[in-house]
Amino acid sequence: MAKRLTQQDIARMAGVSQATVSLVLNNRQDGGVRIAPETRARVLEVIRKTGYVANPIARRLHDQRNRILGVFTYEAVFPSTRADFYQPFLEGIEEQAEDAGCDLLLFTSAKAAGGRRRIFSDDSRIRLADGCVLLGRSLDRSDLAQLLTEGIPFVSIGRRDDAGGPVPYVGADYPAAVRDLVDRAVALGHHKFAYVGAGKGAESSADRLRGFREAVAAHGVDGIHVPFTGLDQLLDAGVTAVLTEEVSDGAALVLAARERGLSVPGDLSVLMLGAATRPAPDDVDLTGFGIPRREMGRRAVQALTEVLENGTTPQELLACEFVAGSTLG
Amino acid sequence: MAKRLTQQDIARMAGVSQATVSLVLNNRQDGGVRIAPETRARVLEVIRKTGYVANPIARRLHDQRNRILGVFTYEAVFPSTRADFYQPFLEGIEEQAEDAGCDLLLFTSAKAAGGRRRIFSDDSRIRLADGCVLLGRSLDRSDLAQLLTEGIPFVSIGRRDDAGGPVPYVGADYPAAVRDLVDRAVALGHHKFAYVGAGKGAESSADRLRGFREAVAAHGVDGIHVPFTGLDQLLDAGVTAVLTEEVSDGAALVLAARERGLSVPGDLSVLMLGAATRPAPDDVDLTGFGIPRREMGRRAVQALTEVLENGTTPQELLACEFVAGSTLG
DNA sequence: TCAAGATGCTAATTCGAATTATTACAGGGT
DNA sequence: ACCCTGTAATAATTCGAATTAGCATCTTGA
Repeated sequence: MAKRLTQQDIARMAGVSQATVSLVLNNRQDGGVRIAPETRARVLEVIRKTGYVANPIARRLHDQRNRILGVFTYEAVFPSTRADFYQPFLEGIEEQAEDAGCDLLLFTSAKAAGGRRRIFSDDSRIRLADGCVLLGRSLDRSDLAQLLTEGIPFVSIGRRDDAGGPVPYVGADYPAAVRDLVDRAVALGHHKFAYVGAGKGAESSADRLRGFREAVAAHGVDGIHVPFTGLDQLLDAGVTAVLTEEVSDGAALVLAARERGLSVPGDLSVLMLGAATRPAPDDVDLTGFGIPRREMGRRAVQALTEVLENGTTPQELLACEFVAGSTLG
Repeated sequence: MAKRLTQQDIARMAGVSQATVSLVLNNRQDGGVRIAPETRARVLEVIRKTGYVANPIARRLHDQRNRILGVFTYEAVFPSTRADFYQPFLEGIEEQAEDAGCDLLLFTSAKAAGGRRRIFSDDSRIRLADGCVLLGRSLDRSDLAQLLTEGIPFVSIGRRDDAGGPVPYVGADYPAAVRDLVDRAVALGHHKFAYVGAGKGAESSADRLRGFREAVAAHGVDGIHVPFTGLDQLLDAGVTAVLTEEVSDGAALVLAARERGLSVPGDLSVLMLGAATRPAPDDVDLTGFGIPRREMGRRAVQALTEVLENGTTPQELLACEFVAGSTLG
């Protein structure tokens, strides 16, 4: 196991001091630093011949920053299920990290006794990175609070309620996206709406329901909220347009309606609100909106960079894009 | 901008010296080192409250062991293409890293001028990790050689030829898998074979072709090698069983034959050899073998652990599993 | 009571590179 | 001879944690 060369070794070979090697290596000319051309050449020649490369570890120790960004997820980031919901976020994160010249540290070691990963466990390694991006439908409130109080630089993907202070995030503007869908449906004559989904728990859920309530109120139309799909219930209530949090719920609803001999969107319009935590059949061409997941990943890393540089608390919502589909009429 | 805590800070808070903090942190008991239980408890309490974690950079500078494993890929690890070939390897890597209590460092920062990532660039960060898993169809020979000469612990996923020395790897036993397929075909009466694919370049390619040559020689049957698919050419030569490196090539061949009115496997048997760098139609139920990708990922991390602990050079081939399919008869 | 042995902790050094402060030496002017 | 000014290089320090040698203090046993 050949030991790695150090600047001291290079210095010896070139007959100069370690400091000189460092100065040559970094091509320093400023602030009263001068190296004679022939000395510089001699050092460079030794470096070339030996193939010496500065040890990045020692370098980072001095520079106080290691250009490592952490990525924390409560689940495995390389999921076994195909077409995973979180994948595009990670693509965006990786892309932007590459642009920023940073490496990504996946906190695979963070698992608590229960099996689920925790940010703060006995041996939390969260501080290994300069900062951290958090990914997950819902984040542990106490974890968030601890991150804030400990002043650990981080950015959440997805809007988060305050947790003992404002949480830096890059989210999707669900209220606006849902309002847009309702607007479109109202313009087509719908006036009896239903929202299918939890509508609470995770912020992403609550935001959608809030957008729904605001929209129906603004238009003065009727809007009910049911946590679970029930086609009969919806039809009995005279609903003509259904918005489902979950894509798979929307697809199931369409299939159920058609099985019943109903036409979609003729008799019933179905709109999906972008959430896809479960795989959905891809033969149903749902109208609704898509979440700019890749872009959110990119922006999160950019926001983290800002946090690191300026100590700010960025909060940003990105617009969702309308998906035309064929289930609105 | 909250400064990162140091052992010195912890020491101050606990009213002890930096050395004591280090000793407590590493739970040292040996060699005349003793810390009073109450002192230990006091230090641990401060550590717990502050969430202090040793700076990996500084730690790494001194000894070797960060519990950070690097993953180097020449492409992005979160690919946008669906049904990606590399995903299962990464699942296995993550799984095993989690078991081993290690974090994964993705070398996203490594990009050379050309755009393709390089292990050794101006400022190589490969040594940030304790060791590294390399993933890719073919690896740069000079990169491998440099890894060896610099004594950087690593394991390649996929067998690699010597590069100035034996390369540690966890690969798939392609020769055996191909021989097995030929054996089965010979048992069914085939005696005129064709191998479709490069058969050279990457080791994985060469290994398959080698297995093919050995098998046909052993059985005394006829075997030709053509780099690209040409149904006419194969039929003219009287071939009854075709082995294709690429899954998609095999699928294309089956479709082409059927279009021609031929029966598969009645008139022609088609066997695929596990390589899937391009998406393949999934409506063709090919016979052949599958690569134990997830397992290879797991084993690679285990092998890397062995390298780190014993300085060995593990070389291991895992068996591929037969995929029955319906294109052999 | 005093040496021998435990016990509990700390000062000082190390790792490799970057940086600051400082020294050494030339030549020019007075 | 003396001071001054450039020029060229080095000594010394820094980063944060690990480690070793060693210094106090406290027990024992004879």
